[in-house]
Amino acid sequence: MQKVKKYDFKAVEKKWQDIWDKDKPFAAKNDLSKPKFYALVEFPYPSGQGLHVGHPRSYTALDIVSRKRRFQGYNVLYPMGWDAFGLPTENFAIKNKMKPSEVTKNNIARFKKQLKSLGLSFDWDREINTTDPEYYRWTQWIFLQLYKHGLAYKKMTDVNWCTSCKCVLANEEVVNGTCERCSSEVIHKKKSQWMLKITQYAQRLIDDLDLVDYPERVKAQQKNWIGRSEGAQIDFETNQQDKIKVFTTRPDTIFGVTYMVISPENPIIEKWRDKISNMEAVDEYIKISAKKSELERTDLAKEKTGVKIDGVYALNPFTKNKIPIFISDYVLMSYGTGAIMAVPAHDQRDWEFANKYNIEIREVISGGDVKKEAYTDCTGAVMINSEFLDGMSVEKAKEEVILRLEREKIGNRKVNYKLRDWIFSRQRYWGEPIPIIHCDKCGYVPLDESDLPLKLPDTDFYEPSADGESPLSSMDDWVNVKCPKCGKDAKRETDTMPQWAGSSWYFLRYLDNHNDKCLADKKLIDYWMPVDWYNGGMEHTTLHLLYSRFWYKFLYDIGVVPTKEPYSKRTSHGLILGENGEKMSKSRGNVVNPDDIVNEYGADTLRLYEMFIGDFEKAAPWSQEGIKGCKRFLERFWGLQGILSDGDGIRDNMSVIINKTIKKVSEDIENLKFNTAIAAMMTLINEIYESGSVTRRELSVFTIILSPFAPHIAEEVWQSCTLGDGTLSDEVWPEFDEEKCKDKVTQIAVQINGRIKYRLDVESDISEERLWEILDSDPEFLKIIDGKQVIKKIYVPKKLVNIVVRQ
RNA sequence: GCCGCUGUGGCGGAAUUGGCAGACGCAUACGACUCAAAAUCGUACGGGAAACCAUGUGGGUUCGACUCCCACCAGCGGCACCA
Repeated sequence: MQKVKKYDFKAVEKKWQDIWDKDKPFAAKNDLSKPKFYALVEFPYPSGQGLHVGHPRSYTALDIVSRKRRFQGYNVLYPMGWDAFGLPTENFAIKNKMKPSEVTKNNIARFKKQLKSLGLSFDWDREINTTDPEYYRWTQWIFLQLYKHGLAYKKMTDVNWCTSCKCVLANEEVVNGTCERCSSEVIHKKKSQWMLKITQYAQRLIDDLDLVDYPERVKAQQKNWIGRSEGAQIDFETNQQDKIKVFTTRPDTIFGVTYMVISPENPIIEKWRDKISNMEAVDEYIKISAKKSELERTDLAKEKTGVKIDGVYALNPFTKNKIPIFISDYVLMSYGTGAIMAVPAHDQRDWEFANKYNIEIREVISGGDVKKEAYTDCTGAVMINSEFLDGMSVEKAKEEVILRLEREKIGNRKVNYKLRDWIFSRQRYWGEPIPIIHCDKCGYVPLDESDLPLKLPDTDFYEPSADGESPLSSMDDWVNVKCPKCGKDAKRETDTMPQWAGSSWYFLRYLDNHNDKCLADKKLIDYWMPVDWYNGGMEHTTLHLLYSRFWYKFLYDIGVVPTKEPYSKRTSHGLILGENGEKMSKSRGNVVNPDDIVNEYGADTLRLYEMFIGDFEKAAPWSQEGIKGCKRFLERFWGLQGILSDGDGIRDNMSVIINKTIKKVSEDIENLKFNTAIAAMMTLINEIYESGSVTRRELSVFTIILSPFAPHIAEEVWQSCTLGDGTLSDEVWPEFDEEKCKDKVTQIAVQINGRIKYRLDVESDISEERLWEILDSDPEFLKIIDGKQVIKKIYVPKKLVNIVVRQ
């Protein structure tokens, strides 16, 4: 037994972090002949709070995968950077009277120091920063390409306006009628905004989910958000010699239409102004709904309101019956056509509205009781009161109506999506300037690509203005320019891009982060893309993940990238909660600072604990006690140096457990089951101590498979015991032998009618015949079945026997 | 309302294809070491004296169900007047 010096984790971790900094063993090589592996984690927003214990859960997981891949001979790219534009930094800067650029610089320095203290194997030479002009030059370049391809356009539109941030929000940023960032009230405002046509990619964003390996819940959530529905668009003529277009998923119910509803924002009302005899009441209603907040308008519990429009009516396209028209805010201008055909007999909302306003309820599908409630679930039911549809099933009737509509040119088959175009401008300072010039004569003129980057002007006055204009608009020197086309006086666009712009393509810049000719060299893109494994949070499913898939598809269409999808595999980590099981937050006072843990227990213990804490994909509460178990395990691993024997090779009695552990750890890492991989290594160490010693070869295998989880201690043990000829990173991942994973003796459970009576040790490779022979001469077995009639005998190899008896 | 997920000891969590429920760790108790404590090591640890009972509840399929089916209950996440 040798005496072992104390495990001084601080010295060990400092030593190896310095070596890694100097020698850069984790640098990805642009050697295109080697098999590549691109591991990606969502780059952090460098906030003022510093790193959260949630960050290392994701980073450590892919660090483990990356380190394992390097042992397996892959050229691994595992990069890190900063998603640094955005409101929190700007707000912090305002509060503390600093410049956002300064705040960003400080925060990045702090984050970087914290990340380095965790021993993550990032290739720091490829670090990127979305606020660096050399980076956002290419964000602007992509915007210009979108503009040139008609996918970026400016439009007067109804926008979500955060009253506190004094800024426009995308639909994705509005949560329950409030601002995702600050939870303040969101109101509607008409504003001219830059928009990106993500809707043009709606179908491809759904279809191509088939090409990628994402968790089902992520795919489902994206599909849900895009919200595809199939139906028909139908024209209803009015007595004003015009038409109301409606979208419906139930064209089969067209004979049941007894009224129509148009949204208060629908511009057709203006056209009818002179013909509407109760225009005052209508105007009043429009005024009231415009004042309502998003929250009030979408409150499902409230009773539906509306006003009948007198003097204008529509005609059923088939029966030519007159149909009254209402205006009501339960119809949204932003979905479909802003008008609906109402079928109270077969739609619950219409049913409620019809009852309130005494409108006829005409049943066209038999099977329900439309006096009591709307009959909506009509699968297989039969049409009635519907002329040429009578007697058909609902499914058949849908098809038939669409064919008829198309033949008579009064409608057509139509697919609608809930997804809206992406509102892309923000009235704030700390973002990428939009590289467009407004010229009275030439309209919107894009900046020449050679003039990029369009730098964000340095200023001390960047607070949002009360009138809702971007702070940039007051900077005359910057705003006033000559039109690149005609040379006359013109103005720059003063809105900036949203926080999500820089992150929509960042994974491409890592491939070639200093390139000043293009966003990245084509050869490198072709080699490294797609990302092999991308881990991130569920909260980005309908934001960053969707946006970046959209941009990437566009870049595919213009020949910049070689594949349809950016990420071949996506996984999602669960949140780390506070000790009380609630989400960690300052206000709840349950925040754990990773620095404190690194200080008290070391980075290796923190890494190990974060991986051991529970199912990687599920939320797990932090436990200050639980972390001790991981520390103890590492201490025991360190202690193995004290029982290192002179023998070499793997001892016979250790062969099975070692092969099993290699297998378990290898497979579990691939399946995100880090917790059970660690449990297997704990079992191994228990068995080693039980055996009294460890051989050099056994320790070297153990050290290699532990090293992705706890790299510092592994390097140190490797070096101080000289476990191999070279350094740990020269080693290859150990193979396991499937044959050697099998125990020589197996315990067979003996069951009677499915209940265990006793257990029997036999050789693992025993034949079924031999087993029954043993049992038939086993007094214990005979005693149990004595006097009972054996009906059936079941044998499950290496597991159990079950005897079915009648009493 | 729609979509997705979860429910196992005091706690975090294990359990290949339907085949020995509770691996591994934490906490706890007792013991060893120590003048003592901490650390460390050892033993026990779902309930029950036992037969047995136990994986949210109630049914079902099966020789056998944490696992499959049906109906509930509870909780979490997303969407939501989407026509």
